[in-house]
Amino acid sequence: MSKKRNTTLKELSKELDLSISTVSRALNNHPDISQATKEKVKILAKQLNYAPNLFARGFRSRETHILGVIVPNIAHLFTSTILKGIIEEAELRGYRVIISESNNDERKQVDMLNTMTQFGVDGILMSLSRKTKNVDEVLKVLKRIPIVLFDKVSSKIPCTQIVINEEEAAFDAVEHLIELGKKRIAIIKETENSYNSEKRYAGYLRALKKYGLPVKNKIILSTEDISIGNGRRLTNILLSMKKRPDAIFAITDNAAIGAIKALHKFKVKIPEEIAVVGFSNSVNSTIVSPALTTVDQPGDRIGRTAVRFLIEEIESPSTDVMTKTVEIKTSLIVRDSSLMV
Amino acid sequence: MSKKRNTTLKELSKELDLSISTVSRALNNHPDISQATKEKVKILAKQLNYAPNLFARGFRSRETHILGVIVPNIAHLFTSTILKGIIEEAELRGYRVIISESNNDERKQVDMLNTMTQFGVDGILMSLSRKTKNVDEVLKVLKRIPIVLFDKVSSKIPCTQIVINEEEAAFDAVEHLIELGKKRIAIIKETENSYNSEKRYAGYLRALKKYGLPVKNKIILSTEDISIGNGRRLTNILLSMKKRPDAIFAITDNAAIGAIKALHKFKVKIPEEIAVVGFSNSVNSTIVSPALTTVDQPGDRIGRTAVRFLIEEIESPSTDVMTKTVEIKTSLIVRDSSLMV
DNA sequence: AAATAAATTGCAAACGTTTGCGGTAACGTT
DNA sequence: AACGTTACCGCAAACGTTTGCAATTTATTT
Repeated sequence: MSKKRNTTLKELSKELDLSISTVSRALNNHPDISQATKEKVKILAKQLNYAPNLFARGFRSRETHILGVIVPNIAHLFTSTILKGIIEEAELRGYRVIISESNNDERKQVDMLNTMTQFGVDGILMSLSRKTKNVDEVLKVLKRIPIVLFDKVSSKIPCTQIVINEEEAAFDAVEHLIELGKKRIAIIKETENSYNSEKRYAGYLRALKKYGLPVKNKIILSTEDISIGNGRRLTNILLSMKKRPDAIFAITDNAAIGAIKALHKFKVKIPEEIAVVGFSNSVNSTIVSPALTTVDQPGDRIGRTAVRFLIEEIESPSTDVMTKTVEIKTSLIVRDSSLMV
Repeated sequence: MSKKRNTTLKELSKELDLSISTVSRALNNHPDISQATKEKVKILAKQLNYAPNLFARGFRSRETHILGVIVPNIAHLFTSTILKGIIEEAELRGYRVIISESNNDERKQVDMLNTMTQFGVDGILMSLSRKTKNVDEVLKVLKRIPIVLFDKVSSKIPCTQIVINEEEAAFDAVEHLIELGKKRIAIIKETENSYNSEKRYAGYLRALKKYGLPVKNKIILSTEDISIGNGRRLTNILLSMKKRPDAIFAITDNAAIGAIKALHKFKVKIPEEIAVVGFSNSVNSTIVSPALTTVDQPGDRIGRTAVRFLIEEIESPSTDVMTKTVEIKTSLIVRDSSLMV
């Protein structure tokens, strides 16, 4: 499987009786080179199937045109949708992408960060692993190359951050329930103060406040791991109360689906007795019955804008690092779980 | 954002008053170097945070330790699970991974193939885009660097191919239905003769044959695009027949879910009147009700073995290229959609 | 025609690493 | 004392590209 060598500038130059530098400049459209030679060179290059050795180039120019991406877990539809956006946008702009996982392990996260810089990536796109406590290492890397955070971000890291308008989206979702006539709206959120959970909770509170509804701590439930099972479990608790809520806002589709399963089991009518709204617009939200009202997060848009900002920072001589938050608009998708006729 | 330079061999050598080559050899544990100097060098290297410039190294040695991966669509849970396996196994073995999408576009596929080789990847992992007609370009690349195919493969390309035991899995699924007492088993498959569809169909036929059941062409349905919608549509056709089937084997979870939705609408009892079995064990299969019996495909195992075989080919001087098919075992997961008590 | 300016092109260094080969010093052997 | 061995180390070339600067040719001006 001997790797055959590619055509090089030297070979082209020998063939054309030109210097290597002239050939190089001709291919790069340097103004110093006459139109005639440019043509000649390009034609032969095409004939011989010339392709620049990217390693030699990256080696010399100290630019690799590679972006590093670190996510907690790639095997997650929302994540892979973001990655799709990242890959497509990067390729569009002549960059390639190296992807790595942190598995929600903070140590692994800084490991990856370091190997990536060692590798010479031009910049890094990262979604923080859950419970990232110590950002010192990240800051150290940030001093050397640009980083853009997305989805799971942290205000402790001064760089541009791409998120969805969590707060507003949650507000919209709850407002939608209120407009339906619901007055006792429960929320299922995360115990851990993750950025996302906090913001969504804030949106929930703001909606209640705007419409003058009381905040009942009893129906504000939290769980460590926001899964289908726990959604189910917490909903059972809600159902056991003497005064049941008339709607559930789950911070996650999975939790919402768990809620629906629980309601189903106890033959509670959805949405008449209790309406349900989720967050994510995962595939499952259309599979479950009744179909789930949820917030659509445009994953590929997130990925694309993250790439745009990163490349911007890479290519422009660059201003100082500073926190800049970019919000991607979401939209509420109303389905049967909150559709009153 | 000026990229600060890393420490180089030269700097180490100057500091230690040794030659660059000695330092290099010391770090690489060359036998020519005394234990004492090795120690000295390594200590200073650690102190100064030395990390070899991978581009310079790759440039010189013509080995990049990068694997290229091409898949039709990353935003697909099964695919991203495979990728997870690929990334993890590759990192374990000191390789990095560049991922790219073909979007089921044959032209894009060869484009990616070419940029990847130009980029200098050591090998390529690929899942073929649907309807790959012309494999000439792939063969051309195969002459230069090793390729390993997975999931969507083709016998026209002489290389190692990692697949699941499609035929056997399908056989097991249908056998399971037969053991349930079902005698008139419909199948929903793809029109296009994809490798996967063909094999699963073959398994279906073999099971019928083994148990002496007749093959009824009427209840062998095909569709171009095997989606939820089409699963629904074809099931409607099955329901309109004077002699309905008593089970449906859908080649895909999505099609099976469509089938369940259709059956639900017409109040057909699952599995008593008609049982349903899918293929993939997607998340949805547990969300839909009744929960779907399906074939579990261990995505990360596929990814991991693909990487193992590829690296094997890269690092061993290599024998000739030839077709070698490796089958990963699946297992049938029985759920309510085929659970008769 | 000479001098100057403009348009092209070539030279050579540099990027950081690996490696074949030659060199030195110390040691053991006759 | 002369030689051969061994252990350790340095020189320098090479990988393919880009680029500042010098060199050459051509065109323009006086």
